[in-house]
Amino acid sequence: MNQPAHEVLAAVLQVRATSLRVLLWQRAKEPEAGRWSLPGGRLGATEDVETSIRRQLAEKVDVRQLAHVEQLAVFSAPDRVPGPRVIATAFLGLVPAGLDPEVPDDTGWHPVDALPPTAFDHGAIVLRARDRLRSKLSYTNLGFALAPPEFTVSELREIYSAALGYRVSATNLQRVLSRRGLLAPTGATAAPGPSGGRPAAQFRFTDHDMQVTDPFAVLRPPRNGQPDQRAAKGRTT
Amino acid sequence: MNQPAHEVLAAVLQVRATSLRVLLWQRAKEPEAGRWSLPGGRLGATEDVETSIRRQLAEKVDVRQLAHVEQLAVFSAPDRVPGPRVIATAFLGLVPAGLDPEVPDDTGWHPVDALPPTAFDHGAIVLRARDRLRSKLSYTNLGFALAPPEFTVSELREIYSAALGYRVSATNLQRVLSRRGLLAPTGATAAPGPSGGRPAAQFRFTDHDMQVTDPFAVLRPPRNGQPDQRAAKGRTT
DNA sequence: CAGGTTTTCGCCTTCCGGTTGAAAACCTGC
DNA sequence: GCAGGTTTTCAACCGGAAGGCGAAAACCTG
Repeated sequence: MNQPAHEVLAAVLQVRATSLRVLLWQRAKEPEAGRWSLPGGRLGATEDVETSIRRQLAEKVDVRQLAHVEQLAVFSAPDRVPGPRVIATAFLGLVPAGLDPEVPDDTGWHPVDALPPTAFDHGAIVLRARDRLRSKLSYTNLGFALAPPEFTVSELREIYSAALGYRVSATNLQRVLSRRGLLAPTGATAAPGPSGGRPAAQFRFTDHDMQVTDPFAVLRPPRNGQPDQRAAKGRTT
Repeated sequence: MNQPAHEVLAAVLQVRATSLRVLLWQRAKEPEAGRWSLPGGRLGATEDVETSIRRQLAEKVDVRQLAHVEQLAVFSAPDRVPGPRVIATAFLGLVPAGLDPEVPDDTGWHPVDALPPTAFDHGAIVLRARDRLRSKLSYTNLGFALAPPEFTVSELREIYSAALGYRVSATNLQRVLSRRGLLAPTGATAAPGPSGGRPAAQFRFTDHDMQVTDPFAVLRPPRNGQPDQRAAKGRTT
């Protein structure tokens, strides 16, 4: 029985120049010559998919600048690429704003909302990655992976706005993140812009190990062990 | 180059007898004879992973009773099964409470919090499925896939309690779901229990197409199109 | 110093989820 | 039929979270 080949692909996202962008490289050869595709490649014989994608990304971008990598989905349509079948495990990668990794000549950052012609199903993968990021920004602390080590509230606001696709309030953003205990002032202040203005305080994310926290549960467990259901037999009070 | 084989597996969850359970079958032959494993099998040459898992599940359980199927994750450790390498795409499947599908003799429902000895990495997959379900119950309307077509608030409370692993308040559950516009009374009432009590009103989930709605965003877009940043002057970037 | 700009902060309002208690609607036993 | 028990439902309250607004703070340049 002939087994399908397996590849790993990553949609590496970063906020740069006020827009959310994805790392793509331009294909020089057929198939799909000239079109843009995601970094990745064949899965090695002794590595799992996560190890593989990190190894392959290292060829395009400094892995140490990847603040977050997570599985996105499997793309397995039998005809998703011409020729012999290839199944792809897609990843979402995040690079903090401000960093500008060295990339090969054929590689560049493209706005996810205005993609160039993409190869195969890579365009769909990018959109899935974008949607996943937008969802998770709301109910996790994934924002740390998009932000530089230190930032002002205004900078963070721009990052969130670019990633979410709508303007968010700086006031609100600061309050929400502070209340969750994610934001800590460093004490330093940023220099005001050329047109003046009050110097902004610098912040950093508290979570030093930079783990994604659990999403916020909406239906929480009751405070007192025993909720509702007053009719529990043998009321011992 | 020898390619790894690819299999699909599903953790099919259902609330039955007040506990969250998963569908497992007992292996008759080596390897791992006697241990319990997830339904699934090799990916066919002309099907994508979702088609494949639905086909393979049909052998164990009536697919029409599966209210929800979604990709969970790829498990790809090189040695996750003995012998030639096999990569697994795992799925989460949900069966509404109350249904009792026909299953083969070697197959049964086991509490996810007290699993029997499991084969390979299937135990870990079940736990991942459980965690995914618990997360999504909070911030999506995934609950519809666990509930029968009609139900009382008490019944729904039991389902949520079993799935989440802690008791939830019926009052609260009803209000939260109602406020999101997910609950609609059918007008009918259920017969009271043997010990009497007020007859409970029947409800159903409104979402007839049974789609998982977007998660509840926390950082919402501003109400009036133009938020904060009153000083947004000629920013040319 | 006046006027412009940007950040920060406090206050207010709204909304949501959690809690509680009481009322409603049924049962059984006397 | 009525008393007492059981279950569901609902209204009211509370605290906390998030959005909106404007004033104050802190800087710039002319």
